[in-house]
Amino acid sequence: MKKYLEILKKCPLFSQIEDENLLTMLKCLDAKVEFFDKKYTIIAEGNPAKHIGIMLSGSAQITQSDFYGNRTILTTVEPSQVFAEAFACAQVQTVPVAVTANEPCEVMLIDCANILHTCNNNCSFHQQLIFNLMRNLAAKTILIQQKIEITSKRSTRDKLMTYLMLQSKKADSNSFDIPFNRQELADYLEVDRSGLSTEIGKLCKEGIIKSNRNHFELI
Amino acid sequence: MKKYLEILKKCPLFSQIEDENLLTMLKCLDAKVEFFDKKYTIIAEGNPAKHIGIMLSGSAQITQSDFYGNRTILTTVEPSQVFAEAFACAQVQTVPVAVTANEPCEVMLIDCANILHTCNNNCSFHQQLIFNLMRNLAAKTILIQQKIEITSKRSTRDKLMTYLMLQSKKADSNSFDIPFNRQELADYLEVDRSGLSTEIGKLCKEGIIKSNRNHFELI
DNA sequence: CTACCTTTGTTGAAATTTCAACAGACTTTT
DNA sequence: AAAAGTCTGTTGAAATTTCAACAAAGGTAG
Repeated sequence: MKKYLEILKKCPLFSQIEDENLLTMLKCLDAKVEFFDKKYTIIAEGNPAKHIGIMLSGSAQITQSDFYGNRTILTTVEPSQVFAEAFACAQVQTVPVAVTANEPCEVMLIDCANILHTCNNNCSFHQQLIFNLMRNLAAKTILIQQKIEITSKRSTRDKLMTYLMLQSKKADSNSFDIPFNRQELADYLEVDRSGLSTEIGKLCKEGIIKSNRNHFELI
Repeated sequence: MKKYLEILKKCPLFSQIEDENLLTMLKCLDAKVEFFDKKYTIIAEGNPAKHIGIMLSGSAQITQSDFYGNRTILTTVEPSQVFAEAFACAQVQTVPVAVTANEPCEVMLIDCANILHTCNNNCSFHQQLIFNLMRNLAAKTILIQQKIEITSKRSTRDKLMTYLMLQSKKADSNSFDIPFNRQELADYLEVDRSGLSTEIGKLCKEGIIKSNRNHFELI
């Protein structure tokens, strides 16, 4: 576990917990590390939720697919980020999303019950852990609402611009990369890929943005 | 406070907490009750989030509006339900939503800091309260994802049918009322009102649903 | 370096959604 | 009970989005 310490220290779940306590706690929580190759399923749709995931390396996407194969990308998961915590906390019996590796990944899995029920050892930092989990859940809720802010726009152009402005703000720069290719961006924005490409072309011609593949610049 | 006991007992925030403890706790939490008339703003967009709300009577809507006046309804709030907890827990400085009374309301407001920081009295049920809050947050996250499941459908018809099927499931009956009028339903589904009316008309003619104002029946 | 595969941009036609405007039904107020 | 206001369904035109198909560009594997 020691080699993951730097990543884990950045994980919001473990903020305010000292290094040595962290390692003890991981043992106490029975944390496991698993590997997934690109495109492999980390959590499958339809299964019960038991584990909270923490991305150690690589990245993944959380997607929702319907009957017709339309899918929407809910979020991407980057190293140090927590995922599936809402389903695990709420003890959902049928997870409505799939988590898929975007590239080769290392993932830490922790049984949620071990977090919620304070352990026999009654470790003091367990309280802090629960507290952190709550903050993280709250933040996640807000992040999802941000997606609604974007996709509730009625036109492809408005959705795209809203998304790009939020990304620019996040990167704190007019020039930034996005974690999606075209099809993925279309799935995130809930629009047609070709229409999205067309709209990007128009915005470039109008001199509002510059774009090259997944690099964008607001002007 | 005593007159609200029946409503509060149904509130997920207070599950597993006995009546007498509940009343003590509300005092300890410095819970306040406020009244709002129809259309009044309970929480205004852009303000910092401090309080968690609990609906005691009446109902409210949580909405997000953009620059052009397009709005989307995130959820409705019914008696015993908690609202604004995500923003309060995450200590958001600028709430991106507005909470508006749908009819005359009584609302309980509790400073979130009083919940998160266990009190001086160190009451045992405070731990349970925090635990409940977390479960509630998790459930809320899932509820918001359900809205995404609905609105990510590409056509008005699919959005409407997905919504109606979820409502039917929730009501555990083919015949049910929805908490929206036409304009509100359109705002929730993120579609045009007239187009929605047209689509409802078609579905009725095709014998797939029956509809009268806010009452629906799936066939 | 070539062949193959994936991603991106483009296009036109078809389908859908939005918009604006209005009439009738329903509610609320006076 | 009338008047005023709100909500709902309809309509046609305009705008937009989706769909399917293809070519060009970029990447990968042998």
